[in-house]
Amino acid sequence: MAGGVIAFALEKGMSMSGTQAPDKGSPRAGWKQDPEGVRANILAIALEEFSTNGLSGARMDEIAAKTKTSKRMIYYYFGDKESLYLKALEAAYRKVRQGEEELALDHLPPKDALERLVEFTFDHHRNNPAFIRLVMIENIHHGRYLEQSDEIKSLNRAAISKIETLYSRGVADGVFRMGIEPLRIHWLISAMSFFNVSNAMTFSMLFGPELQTADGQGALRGDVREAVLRFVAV
Amino acid sequence: MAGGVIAFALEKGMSMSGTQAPDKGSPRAGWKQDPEGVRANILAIALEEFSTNGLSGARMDEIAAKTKTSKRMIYYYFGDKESLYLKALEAAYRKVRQGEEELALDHLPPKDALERLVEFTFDHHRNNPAFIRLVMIENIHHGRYLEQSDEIKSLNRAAISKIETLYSRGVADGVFRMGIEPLRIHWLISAMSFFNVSNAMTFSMLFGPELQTADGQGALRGDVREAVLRFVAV
Amino acid sequence: MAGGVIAFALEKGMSMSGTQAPDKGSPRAGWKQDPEGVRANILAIALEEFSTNGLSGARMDEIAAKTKTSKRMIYYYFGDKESLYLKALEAAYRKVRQGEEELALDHLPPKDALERLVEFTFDHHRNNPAFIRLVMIENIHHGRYLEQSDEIKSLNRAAISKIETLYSRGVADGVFRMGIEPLRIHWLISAMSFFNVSNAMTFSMLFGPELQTADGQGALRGDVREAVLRFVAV
Amino acid sequence: MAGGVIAFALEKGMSMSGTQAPDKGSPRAGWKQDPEGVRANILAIALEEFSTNGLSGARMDEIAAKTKTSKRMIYYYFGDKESLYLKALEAAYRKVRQGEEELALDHLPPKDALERLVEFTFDHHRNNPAFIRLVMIENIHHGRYLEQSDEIKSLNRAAISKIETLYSRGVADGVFRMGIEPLRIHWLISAMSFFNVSNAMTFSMLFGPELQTADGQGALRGDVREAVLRFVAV
DNA sequence: TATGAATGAGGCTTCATTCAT
DNA sequence: AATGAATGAAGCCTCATTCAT
Repeated sequence: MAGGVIAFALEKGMSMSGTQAPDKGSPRAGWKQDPEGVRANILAIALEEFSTNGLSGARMDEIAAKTKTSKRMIYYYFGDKESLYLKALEAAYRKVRQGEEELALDHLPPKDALERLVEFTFDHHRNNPAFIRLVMIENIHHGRYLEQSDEIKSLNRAAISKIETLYSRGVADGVFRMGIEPLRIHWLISAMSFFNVSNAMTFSMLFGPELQTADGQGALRGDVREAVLRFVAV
Repeated sequence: MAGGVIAFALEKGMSMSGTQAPDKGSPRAGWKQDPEGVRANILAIALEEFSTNGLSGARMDEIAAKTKTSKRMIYYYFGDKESLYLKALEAAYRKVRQGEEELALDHLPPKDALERLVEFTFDHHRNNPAFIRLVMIENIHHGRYLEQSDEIKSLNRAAISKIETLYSRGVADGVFRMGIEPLRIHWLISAMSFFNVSNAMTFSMLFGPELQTADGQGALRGDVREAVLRFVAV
Repeated sequence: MAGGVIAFALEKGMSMSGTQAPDKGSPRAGWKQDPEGVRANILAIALEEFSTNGLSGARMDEIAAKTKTSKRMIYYYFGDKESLYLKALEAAYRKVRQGEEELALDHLPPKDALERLVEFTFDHHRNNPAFIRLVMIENIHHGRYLEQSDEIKSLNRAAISKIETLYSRGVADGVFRMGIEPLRIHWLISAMSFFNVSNAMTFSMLFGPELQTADGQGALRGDVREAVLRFVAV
Repeated sequence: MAGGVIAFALEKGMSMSGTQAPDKGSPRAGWKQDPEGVRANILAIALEEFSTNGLSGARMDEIAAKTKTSKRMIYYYFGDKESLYLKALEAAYRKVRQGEEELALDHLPPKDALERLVEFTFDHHRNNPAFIRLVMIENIHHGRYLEQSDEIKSLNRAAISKIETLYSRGVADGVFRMGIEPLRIHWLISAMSFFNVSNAMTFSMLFGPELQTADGQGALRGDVREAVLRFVAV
């Protein structure tokens, strides 16, 4: 699925309007369209719309209107609304996990590595609010669509092994206490990093916007790091 | 249908404040109308439906059908779908905060009190998934409805002062380190307790259901307590 | 129907909130309410609402809300919406014709009398836009309700005789040409005086607001007088 | 259903400008879809219904039923009831003004030209009662919709210049007195021609049907001509 | 591969009116 | 004479989806 990358390049509004006539030398010379590009464009818009409005809140008309193509094409490529949503969900996970893969921790001492992981996760969630929102939406729907995607499931199991390695090293070094399941460490980091984005609106409204300022976020980031490090400390 | 109010109140856990058992001896005995009961019934059903399906996902017809009254009466009492949602949201907050008020911490030593607060919050969230879901839904809607409710806002600001007192006592006693804003302690407890419920479905699907078992929840509950206590420790 | 006068006194917002306890000496002592006053109040509000919004555009709820009494009472007194509309229409005609009766022309020379009649009609229509609007509305409804009111019909036939007398005197004096039916003179005066009010909005929008200014109205008033006088001149 | 456009256009007097008879020889021969025809058909029916029942009185279901298409298509083409009403209003004005354009006056002597204009206007209004009714309805609505239509506004400003020219010629020839604004002449002619149609029902009911007979209308037509000519005479 | 037109089903809301006390 | 609660019918509009070319 080499097209996926292209899709996400498009996601943030990178226009393809500058793309010129297709490669005449290709076997498909003469075709004016670009199926993969159209798919990617639809997916990017759909992700944005579903993320903003939820599954039932999103409108096929609206998605189509923001697309470079027509409503009919969406059905042609994706079948129906729910399938489109599922594809958007998968795309979102794929993109996020892809970012995570870039994080190299093995060369760092365990505490530093954990620190780095926490901060990375915190920042990564913060920088991917659309993804966070889709996960919330998916939870609202009881994970019904995630359930159908084997692809996503396999993507995530890998995330745990990174912590597993890191934690083992820390225990071996005597800097981490024993007896904590790596999954629970992942849970802890995720909980705080996720909540920070998912509940930003209601939390701000109830308790003031101070934690959403640059300073506030800096403090929370430090808190999360501190909480996790203290949690695993001997 | 005398006693309808009570029935609904108990059935759905609605508060009975302000509603009295009908006086059988009064001249109004035998009344068929029961506005408060109808209102409460509608609200309870609406809360359930919005929580399950979201704002756009919920159906007025469905809500009406599950009600003891008609669709028309919902509009009579609540005006429109969004207002009903807002009232359901308010009811949910009211109910939850009301539960929190019952928690007395002042007679306990600071560490014990914090421990108790964490465990209570964890359990309380766990026991009120409908509320958690409504808050998620509200975040999906960018807090647009919460924003309109001064009632909810005032309810919550009070929640902070409880932590404020507790934390001050701990600092005075020398068992808590200085320099942490009480709001951030609240944030920490909330983040984990909320995430535990809100993301249960997706987390289970991605990493297995073990953390949702009784044992898993016990472990997480302990982790959250541990994380918070270590976080504030000197 | 002595109450009619009271009704119109109320029409322009004269509150009755100052009315104190009913006359204890009357045969109805002990009654708290004032049926005639309530009727009059309802009618005045209804007239305003129907005039502003039309028959189908007016809302019983709105009328009731602006009333000093409840919706139920409107039905109690007037039966249904259409009957209320009819009564409002009758009240409007009654009031307007009543104003016209005050105009005394017999002591003036024919030309002066006609001049006076024209100016009076022009001003009278201008000062009773609610009535004009009700007549428009009634025409939209093909006069279906007017048709049912014998009262109104009898009120109006009288209006013609005034012109008849005036015109005869003018012809006898040799200042008016012969052969014009008085009804057509009435028609002429009515047409311009009515249109001036009825079509004020659309005319202003299409051709500018200048004819609705004080100066513009002064000019039109002069034009109408001029047109009518020239029309009957020998 | 080829030819549908023509059918509707003739059936309801809609203009055919811009719609072409389908080319039977073209590759698209045999098409089942005819957007312009559907639009025109809806508009013609809507005009009729709004004119008969008013904006709030008209029923979308009723309009749809009388249409060759479905209720859904009305929303597809016009968005909502108010927009449909606005388009119907615009169509009515367009049609009427179009008729007026056919009137050539420049080759006639001023008095003859004015006579002709008056009679034409009188007849034209008489022959377009649906238009008159829509204007009445629009006035009931305080011109709220007319206000939104720049198209209508521009259509009408042109109507004045015709009188301007005519009046100037008459003044130059010494047959019309000086100092009358053309707009006020237009007002005078409009007032009587409009009232004749708009208030026909109530006037007949109050003062008898004689002015609505052929003879009565002939007399009124003469009166209006006479009134206008005398009004501008030196 | 692509598209504008079309649609049935169902959504939310409002209306004038009546009921029970 | 008076009232708040209740209601069936009908109103306007939107949705995801498919048709015909």
